[in-house]
Amino acid sequence: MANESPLPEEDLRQALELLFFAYRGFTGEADAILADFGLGRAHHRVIYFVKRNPLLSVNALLSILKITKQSLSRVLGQLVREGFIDQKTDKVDRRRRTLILTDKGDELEARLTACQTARISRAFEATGPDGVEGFKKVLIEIINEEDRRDYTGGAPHTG
Amino acid sequence: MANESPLPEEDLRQALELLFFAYRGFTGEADAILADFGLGRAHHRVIYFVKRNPLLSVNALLSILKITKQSLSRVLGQLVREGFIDQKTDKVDRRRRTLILTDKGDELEARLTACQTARISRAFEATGPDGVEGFKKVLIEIINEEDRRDYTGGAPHTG
DNA sequence: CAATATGTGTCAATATTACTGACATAATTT
DNA sequence: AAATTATGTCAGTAATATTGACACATATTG
Repeated sequence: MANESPLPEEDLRQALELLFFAYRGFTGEADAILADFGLGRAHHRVIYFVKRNPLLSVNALLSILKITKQSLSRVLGQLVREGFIDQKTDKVDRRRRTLILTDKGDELEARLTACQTARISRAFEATGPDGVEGFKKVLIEIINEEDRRDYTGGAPHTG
Repeated sequence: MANESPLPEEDLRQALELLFFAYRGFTGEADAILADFGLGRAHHRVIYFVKRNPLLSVNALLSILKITKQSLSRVLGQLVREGFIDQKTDKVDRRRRTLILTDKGDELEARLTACQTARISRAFEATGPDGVEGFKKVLIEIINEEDRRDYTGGAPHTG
């Protein structure tokens, strides 16, 4: 009767904690940069997904972020006013506003992403390719099915 | 000159997105349960770490959560008033209040953790033990050094 | 013992991110 | 023409967090 060590529940609890601390850690540095611009994490998410999905519509962005349009409005409005994002009327459907980063927005995005990917990169190097595969596989399984489409695992959004 | 595929940056961006969607997914279900009790994610964090570190002091909890004591006060106060957490004066240092879950608190914690660990457990099973090792290793590397002490990777807090 | 430091709690004011509900406008589709 | 879609905006509210100030009890140090 060999006792499993550690117990499954202990293992799973450790995984919960890993996610909590890792998420907090990897958002912290970017938050500090954003604060210098008077922006918060919500702005980062918008900038990030607009970078990833150029010419994204407002609705498509809402469906990725899963927030209300009133919440997005404040954040997106500020980013447009302050010149991080350009909003243009879509050519084929003139109700739509397509979103794209300005040069200024692109620069900020690059800086924010650089600091986060540096952290991930160090972790990947310390772990090795097999571990990285496991990391990705587990996270993909954790993600809600509906969200897997939004995860840009190879295929960017079409609009 | 074989081209790496996918490019490192693309790989790293995918990892950022995985963390974002996974974190959002795995907090969502617990948030829904908490809402039934008029509680939020902040209450969950307190309940969770008190469960993990029985007889934790308020200061120790603050240093794990890295929030201000004014923020904790509202959350912890509510949990004590509503009977989820017991606060007792420490025997050796009577300035300290030690925190411990009541039966009611323990029951809620079990329910919240069960729904989160179920998700993780499914992901672990779908991935297999080697992948799980990689998952853990990468996350540990992502975590700030200061936070690694708070991650209960085997050793619970002592006070 | 007196002074200082520590642990906790609380008051007040503010910020960020989010929510619901209601309504307006423009453009597209039926 | 009517209905639907995409977007925007106004008003009110909530949860989570912040900073700063202060009070009090207890412990430690000189």
